[in-house]
Amino acid sequence: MPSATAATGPHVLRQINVAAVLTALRQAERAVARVADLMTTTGLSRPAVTRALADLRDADLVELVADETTRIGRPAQRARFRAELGHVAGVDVGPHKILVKIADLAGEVLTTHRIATPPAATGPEVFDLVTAGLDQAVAAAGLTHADLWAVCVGTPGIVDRDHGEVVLAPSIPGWAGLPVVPQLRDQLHCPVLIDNDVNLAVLAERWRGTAIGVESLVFVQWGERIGTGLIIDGAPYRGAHAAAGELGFLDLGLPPNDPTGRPAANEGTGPFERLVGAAAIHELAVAMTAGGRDRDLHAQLTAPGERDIAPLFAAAATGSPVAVAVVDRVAARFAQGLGALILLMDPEQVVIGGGLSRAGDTLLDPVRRHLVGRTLSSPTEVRASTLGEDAVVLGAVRHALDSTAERLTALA
Amino acid sequence: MPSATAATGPHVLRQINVAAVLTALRQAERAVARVADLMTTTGLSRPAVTRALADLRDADLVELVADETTRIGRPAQRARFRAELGHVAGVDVGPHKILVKIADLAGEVLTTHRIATPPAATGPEVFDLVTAGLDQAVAAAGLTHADLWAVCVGTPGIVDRDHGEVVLAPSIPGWAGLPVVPQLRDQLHCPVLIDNDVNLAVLAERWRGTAIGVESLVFVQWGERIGTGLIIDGAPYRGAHAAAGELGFLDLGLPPNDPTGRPAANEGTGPFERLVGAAAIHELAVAMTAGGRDRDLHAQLTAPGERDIAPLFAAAATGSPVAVAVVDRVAARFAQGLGALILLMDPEQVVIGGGLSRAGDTLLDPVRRHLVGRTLSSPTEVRASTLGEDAVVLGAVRHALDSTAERLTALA
DNA sequence: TCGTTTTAGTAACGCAACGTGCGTTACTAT
DNA sequence: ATAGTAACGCACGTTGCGTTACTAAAACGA
Repeated sequence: MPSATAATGPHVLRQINVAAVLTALRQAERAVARVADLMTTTGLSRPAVTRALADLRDADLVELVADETTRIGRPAQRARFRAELGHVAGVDVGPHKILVKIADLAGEVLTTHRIATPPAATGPEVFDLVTAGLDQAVAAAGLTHADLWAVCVGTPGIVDRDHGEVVLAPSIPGWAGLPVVPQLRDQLHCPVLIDNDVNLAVLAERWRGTAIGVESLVFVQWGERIGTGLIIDGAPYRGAHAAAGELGFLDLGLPPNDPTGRPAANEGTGPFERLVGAAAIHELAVAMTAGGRDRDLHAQLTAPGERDIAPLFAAAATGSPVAVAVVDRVAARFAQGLGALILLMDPEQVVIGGGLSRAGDTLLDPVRRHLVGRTLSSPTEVRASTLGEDAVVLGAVRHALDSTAERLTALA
Repeated sequence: MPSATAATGPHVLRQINVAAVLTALRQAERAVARVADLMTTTGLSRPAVTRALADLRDADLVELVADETTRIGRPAQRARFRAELGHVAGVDVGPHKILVKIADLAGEVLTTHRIATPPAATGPEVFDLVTAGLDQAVAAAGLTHADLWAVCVGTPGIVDRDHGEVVLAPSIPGWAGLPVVPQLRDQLHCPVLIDNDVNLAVLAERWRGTAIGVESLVFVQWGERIGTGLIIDGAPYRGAHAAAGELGFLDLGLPPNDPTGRPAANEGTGPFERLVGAAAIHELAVAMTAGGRDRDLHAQLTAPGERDIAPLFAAAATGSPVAVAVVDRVAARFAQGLGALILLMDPEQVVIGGGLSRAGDTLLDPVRRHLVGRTLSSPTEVRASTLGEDAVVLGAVRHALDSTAERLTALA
């Protein structure tokens, strides 16, 4: 096998230039461009661009459309990338829901399908819901399985991307060890990818979120669990053992500030999650509002069957002193962990996602304040995710799209 | 400017293939290869390889040597990369010494020059020592300034690589703000690079140290100061603000376990350095050996003018209970910070350098023990650096070599 | 000593892809 | 109707690759 890649003939030039023209075309406005535009963006001559476009047209990747813009001179033919030639699916398998999105090769989302997972659904049941969701989403888009070029599944837990299954998934019983990728591949007959949900969410934030084009980025999922996805120098980084960014397991050696000797919420949680996860925040809020210090909020937080902490942030937003104090303590704890992450990674930007990000600046402003002095250089920007629950499934779509690049160049 | 890189003519093929042949030749054993060898490694035909070699010979990058291996058939001519065509210099500007190494384009070190920095030398004086060291090293190699293709300077502190100067260097007074790169470039008339010392050391460990070829790597400099250099997916990562891996400033929120309310040793040190830096270890050892618990060691540590902690590890190696206890507490503290780094970065391997690495397994075995349970997956390998004080200067050589790649391809 | 074998180098040919230059086409404006 | 403009497309020359055929140089064996 050649160690240094060499060009073994003029056909290599064609490959390079066809790929260059296709890339330029896909990056153009609405994936439509005139020959003259492609000449300038690629630096190629007119015959070269025309030849490349002819190849792409033969492969059905490109079609010619008339130019409507009435200007002077002979109207230009415009080449359009046929994004409808193939489609990809992104799937977010969460503990409570399954989200499926179908997009074309331009990344345009055609359909979205949402399935609420029944409580205590087992792994095989979840898998059946995934396939059902895919079927319905594909059908709703007017497509068949054969139109899918790639599918990417995002799931919590630790993922074995080589074997295509989940190694550890505490939040979905029986999901770990299921051969998700092989089974899906057999059903769909297309490449199937699997990745950790947070690793995909960070891709989405860089693609269509609040960190577009950022070169080094940290996405922190802040909810019951705490995890992070990393993008370093433009590429996702998962670590040597697919365990990079496990902020939830950071042990700051902090004394548990609340008096109740709280047991580990459930198996497999880490120290930092037990300190500032949603459950810990709820407990802290209940404890700090007890004794009549804030009867209203205490009542809301301890209502039967109620574990939601939204009332806490609502109260803090209106200035309730106790709620503000709770939020401030939560922010201080969180900033200690996030500060360590920023100190070691030095990202260009941090995006906070997950349930806690709904609190917005009510929570993030104190976090930013407590970060001051913890990071070395100029303050790193901390933003709330704007993608909401779509982050993971959009990242899955993006990852699936990326995987189709080689199939595209192979066609032409 | 072209957004997608295209091939604008057959000459691009030549460029590709000349570069491929040169790369294959440089990667070959002793940078010597027969045409047949290059054919197999590049996948090119014999005439193509011959043409590429002719170009390289015209550019004086390659010469032909006779084949000594007596085998049947017509003896092959062998192409040899003329590593002596150019040279690079690496410089390590430390607080106590300046190291200069001159190497040829194959990375073979020709000369090494060492200058002890006078105590309290100012920035300009240090700069003069650097130029003097470069002059002498170049002369000792039988070269002139014109033979230098690139120079890389490694220095502690935070480095502004764009402006080519040090922003913050607490250990060398007056060194920060000096226009090191512009001045050196004017004197030497060649590209001059500057980088943080630890960022360079990690390059050396991957090149000629104990982590050859490792794709994701953390190098921890453990001495008076504590800093890290990161390699992620094969490329050095410095962070968005050139502040990645600042482990020394990690604040674990640990209570200062020693009774003495120790003041900050000097300006600009971080919490973790104040906890397990060499000075902190010395103080801890003095405190824990006091009160007659280990008179011999206490006397060695408190000898007039003595701040060295080597006796501590010597005593621990021979099994002195108090010394072992001190080392164990140091290791526990250090493992907490290193564990955080491993948890967040998930590197393939960790290399410990700096003065403390001289303690070897006496210190690292306890560190490994205390790391168990702090990292999520299988235990990450922790090794002591084998490069000693050469790590930074070797990394500077490697970085300078890397920067010559484009000049090489431009020549051919 | 000389032919045979084996491997290396080189020249000639055909093919493919590039850029350049120029004629052609199609539409607008006067 | 005619001039002007902008895009299209073909012919040409150049370059570089692979293939093929031939020559050159050394070791081995008769």
